Amino acid sequence: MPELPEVETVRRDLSRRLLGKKIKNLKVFSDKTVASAAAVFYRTLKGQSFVDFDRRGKLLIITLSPANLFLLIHLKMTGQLIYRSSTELLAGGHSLGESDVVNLPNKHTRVAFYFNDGSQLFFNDMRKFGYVKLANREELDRIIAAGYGPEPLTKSFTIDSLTDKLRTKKVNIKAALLNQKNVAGLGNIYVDEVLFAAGIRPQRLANSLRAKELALMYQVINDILKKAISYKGTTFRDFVDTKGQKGNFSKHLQVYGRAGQPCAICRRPITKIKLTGRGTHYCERCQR
DNA sequence: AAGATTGTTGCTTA
DNA sequence: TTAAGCAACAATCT
Repeated sequence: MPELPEVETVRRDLSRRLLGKKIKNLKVFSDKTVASAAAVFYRTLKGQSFVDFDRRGKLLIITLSPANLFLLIHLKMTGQLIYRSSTELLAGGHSLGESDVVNLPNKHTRVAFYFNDGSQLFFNDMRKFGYVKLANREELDRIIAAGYGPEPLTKSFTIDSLTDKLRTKKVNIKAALLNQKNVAGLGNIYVDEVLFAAGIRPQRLANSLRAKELALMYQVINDILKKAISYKGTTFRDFVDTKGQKGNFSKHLQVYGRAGQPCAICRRPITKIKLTGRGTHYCERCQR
């Protein structure tokens, strides 16, 4: 599941490989994936260049020039952005590591971009939850204001901002951290990891956390996200970077996907329950 | 073969 | 008016 570290990994990859490239052509395979009519999408994007790559929570924001528009990309659960340079294409894909993304476009390709220098970018999404849509500055600002709280690893995210958001909330802390308006970018995997590292039970009500717990939780949110980015994210099922490579943080997960396996601290088996409709992993002994 | 998988939206309920 | 809860979506795997 692409969460903040995975989307940041993709953002950095794209920025390194696609900066300044001009769209020569594109193809929409799934109308549902692009919010506007495919014809409008095509007309608007053709001839535009990618001049900046930004991210807000799990939302990827590409600045288009000269249109002064933005391409918003959300990977949701199974979205992937796979890049092919012209030299890789000439090599027939044999130099590429992961196998099932060698032949592109494939049946999961929803949008393909073809650039002036011969390179290509594919938006693949098995489950069609993700989207690629156009927005102007006003629409982008509205989307961010309505849905995204403080951004971890930036100045907007502080102990005070986190405390402010959580102190009145009568939902469990897991649901509160999943809510993008309280803190942007955490999903099911990192919320479980954060709560384990902070020693807090996912069932605890958000408004019951003490100042000390909030401070520790704030610290581990930053630490875990930073570390996960340095490992190019977590691949649990589908996530790959723009070269089709899996993320390496998976081996560092302490609780997510480890039900029944021994806790790294006390060796008791990790518990798995359903909370707010989501699979939730924690240690009965180490998390209070 | 039913149930689990999850990010987000939008509807319903309190 | 606001917050909380939850179904719905999509396609695949176990």
